[in-house]
Amino acid sequence: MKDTRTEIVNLAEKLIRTRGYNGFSYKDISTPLNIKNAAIHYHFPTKCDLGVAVVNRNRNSFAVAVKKWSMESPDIQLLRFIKIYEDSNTSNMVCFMGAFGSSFDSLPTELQAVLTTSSAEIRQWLNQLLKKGLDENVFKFSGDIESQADSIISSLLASLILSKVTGQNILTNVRSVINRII
Amino acid sequence: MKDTRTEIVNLAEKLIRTRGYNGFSYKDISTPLNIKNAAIHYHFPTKCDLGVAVVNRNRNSFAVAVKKWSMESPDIQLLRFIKIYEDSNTSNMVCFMGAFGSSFDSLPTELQAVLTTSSAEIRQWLNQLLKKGLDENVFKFSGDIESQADSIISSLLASLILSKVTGQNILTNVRSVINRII
DNA sequence: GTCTATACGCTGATAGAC
DNA sequence: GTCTATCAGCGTATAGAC
Repeated sequence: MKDTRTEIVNLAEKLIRTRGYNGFSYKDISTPLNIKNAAIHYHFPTKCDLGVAVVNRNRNSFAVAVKKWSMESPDIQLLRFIKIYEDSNTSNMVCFMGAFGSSFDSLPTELQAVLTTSSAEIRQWLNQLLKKGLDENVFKFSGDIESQADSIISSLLASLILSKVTGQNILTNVRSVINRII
Repeated sequence: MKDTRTEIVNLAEKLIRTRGYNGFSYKDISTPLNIKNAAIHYHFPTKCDLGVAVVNRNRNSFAVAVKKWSMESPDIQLLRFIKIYEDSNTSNMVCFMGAFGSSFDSLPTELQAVLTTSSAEIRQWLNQLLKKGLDENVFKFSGDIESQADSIISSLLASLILSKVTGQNILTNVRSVINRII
């Protein structure tokens, strides 16, 4: 028996990552969970608070995972990172950055801020990983690290979106990007 | 003096590509244009019709542009394609595919269908361009054409979204993807 | 073509009982 | 914590006058 708060965030995340932040309402959460809208407002006073909670849980999960991987080889870590997106693809969801990002200008300032912070954290981690991989001769690529990192993140983020639009699995092509550097 | 219909589509496109399909209302169009909501409904009976009009105008513009470029060298055509996204970035907009795609499950079926068709058209054009470039020894890359095409589209689409979230110009990194094949 | 007027369900949100 | 009750405003959409 999970607690209500967690179930709300679970469903909110799923809704956000399939329908977008502006594409769901409190009813879409309260009805399936057999609770009332007021119960959601008890846990999350505003919709913005709920959105921030979804982002922060992702930030925390990522931080925990990354720490757990930290002793592994850079190429293994990179594959684990990609695995996150593969799992998202399997469950027909885009990543939370893509979900929020494409309607960025419509979001509350507080939500925008936490998204910007989160993107910086992910990019910083990948930058450091690529640098480590280069130093250890596990990765091989020319050009600067930042471009390579953004290229990888872009491929992953966009593949999830394009998989929805095209109806095909686009993520498989990311492998070719990775194979070029490993 | 432009006609109202065109001005409606212009503003709708801008709103969709900054706030998402579910992030704007008729009021966001009628107020700036100094018309009433009913006037919008005269031109576009439903919001879905308006969304479809935006997509179809993009499809048409693309088809016209591509035809105009058709006699040019593949590398020039590729740079012109990228220029479209650079212009989007300058005006702080994501591409229409990214804008609609990340909230795909919330869209009316008709809108989903035209988006899927549009994505197929763009991918097909780029596939043919890459093939032509390979044959003419203008492009050099290993791996299959489809993966390379999707990789380019992904980089462009995601760069626009990440530019919004990070507050930085991510699109510059696409150059490194292109430089690898030209 | 554009207007006024109107419909009406839904939206996020609050107050107060239990 | 969750409920009932209630809210004002907004959402898309329609009918009919001009």
